[in-house]
Amino acid sequence: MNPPSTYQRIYAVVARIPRGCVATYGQVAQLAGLPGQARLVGYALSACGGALPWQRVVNARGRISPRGDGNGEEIQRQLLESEGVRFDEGGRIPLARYRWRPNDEHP
DNA sequence: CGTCTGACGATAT
DNA sequence: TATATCGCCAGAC
Repeated sequence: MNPPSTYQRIYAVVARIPRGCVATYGQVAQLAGLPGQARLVGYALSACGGALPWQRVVNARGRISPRGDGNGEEIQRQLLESEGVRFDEGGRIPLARYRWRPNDEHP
């Protein structure tokens, strides 16, 4: 097998974020084995084409990153709310509560 | 092959 | 809390 590309590792991690949870760019990067490369996660998602739950990835402040797309922020927020993720008055997600915990599976 | 751009994060001031 | 700076990779031209 070819060595997985950087982007493919990112996609693999994003794909396993469970519904109703969110992860930060830095967190995804770390889980993908790319610590410190939070930017690549954003770049990768911009190129993912939409075959992934990209809406579950937000920045370290629990805020949706503005992008050149225009209303992408609004779309992402609605997708998350429809999954049960609530935003506070500042339009931020309480990461302490919704942050994805990969090892938190309940056996 | 050089240059520019693009969904971030941490640190310093 | 806000602003500025650096580092990182891939794709388009």
